[in-house]
Amino acid sequence: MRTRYINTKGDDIISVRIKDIAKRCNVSEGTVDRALNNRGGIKEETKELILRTAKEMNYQPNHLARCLAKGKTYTIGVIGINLSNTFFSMLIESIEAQARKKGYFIELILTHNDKEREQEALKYFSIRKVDGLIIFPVGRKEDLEEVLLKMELPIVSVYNRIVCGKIVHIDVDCKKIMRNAVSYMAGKGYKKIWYLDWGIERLQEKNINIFSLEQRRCGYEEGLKKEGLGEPSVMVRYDEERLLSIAGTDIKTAVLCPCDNIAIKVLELYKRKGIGVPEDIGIMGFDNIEMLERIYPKICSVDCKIRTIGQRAFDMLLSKINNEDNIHDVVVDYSFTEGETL
Amino acid sequence: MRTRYINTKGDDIISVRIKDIAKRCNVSEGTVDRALNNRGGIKEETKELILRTAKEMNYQPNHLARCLAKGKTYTIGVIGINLSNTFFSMLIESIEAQARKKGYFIELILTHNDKEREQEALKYFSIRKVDGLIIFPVGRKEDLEEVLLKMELPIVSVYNRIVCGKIVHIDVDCKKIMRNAVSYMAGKGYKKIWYLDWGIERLQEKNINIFSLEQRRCGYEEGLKKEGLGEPSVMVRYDEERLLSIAGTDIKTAVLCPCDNIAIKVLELYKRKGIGVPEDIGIMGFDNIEMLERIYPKICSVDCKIRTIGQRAFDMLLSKINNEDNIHDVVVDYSFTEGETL
DNA sequence: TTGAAAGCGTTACCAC
DNA sequence: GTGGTAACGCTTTCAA
Repeated sequence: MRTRYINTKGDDIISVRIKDIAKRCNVSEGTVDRALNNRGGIKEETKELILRTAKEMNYQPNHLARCLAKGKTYTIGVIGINLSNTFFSMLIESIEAQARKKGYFIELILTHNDKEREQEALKYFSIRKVDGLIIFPVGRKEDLEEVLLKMELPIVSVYNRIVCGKIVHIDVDCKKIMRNAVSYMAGKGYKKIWYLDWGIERLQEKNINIFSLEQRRCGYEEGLKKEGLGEPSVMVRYDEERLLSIAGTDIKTAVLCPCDNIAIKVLELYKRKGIGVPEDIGIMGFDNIEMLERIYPKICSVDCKIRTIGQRAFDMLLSKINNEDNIHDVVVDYSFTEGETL
Repeated sequence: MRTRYINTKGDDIISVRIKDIAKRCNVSEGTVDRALNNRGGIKEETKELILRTAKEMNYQPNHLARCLAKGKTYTIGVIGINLSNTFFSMLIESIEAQARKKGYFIELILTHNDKEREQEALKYFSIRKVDGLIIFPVGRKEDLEEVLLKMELPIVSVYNRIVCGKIVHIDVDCKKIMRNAVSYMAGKGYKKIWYLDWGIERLQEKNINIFSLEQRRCGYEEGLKKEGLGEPSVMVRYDEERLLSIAGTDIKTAVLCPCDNIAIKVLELYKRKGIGVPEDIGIMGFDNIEMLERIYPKICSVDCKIRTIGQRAFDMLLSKINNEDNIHDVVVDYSFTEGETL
C-alpha cells in the first residue's frame, strides 16, 4: 500500500518516491540516489536536473525505508520516569540536547514509576530497533536484568541502578554525597541532623527500584556514624508539628532533605511560623533546582551537575553504539552550593 | 545489509526474521505472519508451534519494516520549546500520556526558542513520516506557514498560535483570562495594577513568535481599560527598587505576572524585605504550577488545565489523523485559583 | 557516468 | 489452511 496523505485542500496525495523522480528525469533510481545523497560518479548536469526536479516535486525521503535499508535508525529510546520532577525533566532535556548535537533523536516514554509501563516501554523499543536505550529504571534486578540483556541493545541506566553489574550506569554517588553533606553540616556546628525522607513509603509499597533514595538515606546514616552524631532521626512523612518541635532548641539542629522540593516546603513552613532559618534551624536540600534562585533565603543544596549527567549518559551510549570497549560506570562530580540556610 | 547487534558477550548477533522462523518450522512466511499477528485461517497446532519457536529464537519484530509495509508509524512528533519551564514539561507529559493511551508514541525535539532548530525539527519529522505533529511554534507565520502546509501532515499547534487560520490551534484564551484577571483584582478593591513582563524583551529581540505572551499583556491592557484603572504600568525587567517602591502606598496596589515563576520571585522579594502580602501589595500569577503548593502564602493564580490542553491536543491530532472533519480550534477552560496573595 | 537488480523485514493478496 | 510472491521506498553492488 503506497503511502498516502491528505493535504490541506482535502486532496488525496500520494507521496513522491525516488522512482517518480527517476521516471520524470529519464534516469534510473540509482542515479537519483547518487544525486540526492551527493555521492560521486554522476555528471554535474544530470545531478542538477535531478535535484531541481526533486525540489519541484516536493520530494521527501522516507526515513523508514532508508533505515530499513541501512540498518540504523539514528534514534535512541529514553525511558524516563516523569517530567513533573524538575530533576528528571532537566536530565532529559540535556540528553536530548546532546543527542541532537551528535545527530541522534530521541523517542520518549514515561513510566510514572509503574513497572508495567516500563515493561511495555521495553517491548516497544525492542520492536522499534532504536540504536540504543537510556533508562531510568523503575523495576529491580529481577524485573529488568533478563529483559534488558535479551534486547541485545546498547543500554545505559541513569539515576536508579540495576544492581547486577551488567548494565552500565551513570549518576552522582548519592551515598557519598549525603555522607559528606552530614560532615559538611557537622563542620558548621550542627549537632543534631534530621532526615526528611518524605514520600519514600509510597514508593516502598510499590516494591520498585529506589536505589537512589536508599543510597541517600544510607549516606546520611553513615555520615552520622562517622561524625559521631548519634542514631538516625528520620521522618518518613511531612509532619509539621514534629518539624516545629525540633526548631529553636538548645542543640544546634538541621534538616537534611533528599531533594529540594522537600527542602522548599520545609523552609516555607518555618518562614510562615516565624522560625528563623538558619538561626533556629538549618536546612539542606539536594539537586540545586533552578527554583532555588527565586526563593529566600537561598537553600544550601547539592549541585549534581545534571547537564553533565545527561550529556555523558548519551556519550556513553554512543560509545556503546559504536562498539567502543572499555565503557564503564561513570560517577559524576558534585559540589555543595552556597546558600543561607546553614 | 542484515540487521546486526552485538550482544553482551561481545558476539556478533544477527537478528531473527520471520523467514528464519518459517524455515525452522517448515512453513511459509505468510503462515508465520498469521500466527504472530493472530489472524485467522491457521491450524491451532501450527500456530502453537510457530509461537513457541518464535519465543525460543527470541524473535523481535522489526517495526521499521512493519511500518514501511503498513504505511503508518503510530508515532507522532512533538516539537516543544524546553522542559525547564514547568508549564511546558507538564504539557508534554500529558501529551505523552494521552498518546500512550491511544496506542501512539512520541518523538520529541526541543527548540529552546530557536527558529533554526525549529526548521531542523520540521525537516526531521517530514522525513520520518510520523503520523502527525504537535508543535509549540517558535517561528511566525512567515517562517512556518509554507513549510507546515508543504508537509502534508496532520498538525496541531499549542501555546503560540501561527496567525494564518490554516493550522488548528489549542490553548486557553490568554487575552480573555488576563482581562478577567484584572477585573477579578479590581473586584477585590485593587486600584493600581502593575504588570511584570519580565523576559519579554529578550524574546522580542529574537523576532520569534510570542503570541501567547502578547495576548496576556494585551488582555491586561484591555482589562485596565474596561475597569477604568488608567494607563498600563508595565515593567519589562525585574527591578527590585521599583517593586519595593510601589508597595505599601496609599493606593491599593497589586502586581500581575504572566507566569508563576515571576510571581514567586516577586513574593519572595517582598517577604525578604518584610513587606506584607497581601496587606501592602497583592500578587497574582499565571499557570498554577505545582510549586505553588509549597510556597507561603499561596499565590493566587490561573489554573489553565494543562492536562486538559495536552490531552485534547493529542485527541485533535488523532481526529485529523483519522481524517475526521470539523476539527476546529479549541479554547480550553480556566479558573482562578484560591490563594492568599490578593 | 549510468542502469539493473538484489537486498532490508513485513504485510497482503492470490492461488492452491 | 497454507505457500508463494509482489509490494513498501531506499541503498548498494555489479556490470556495462
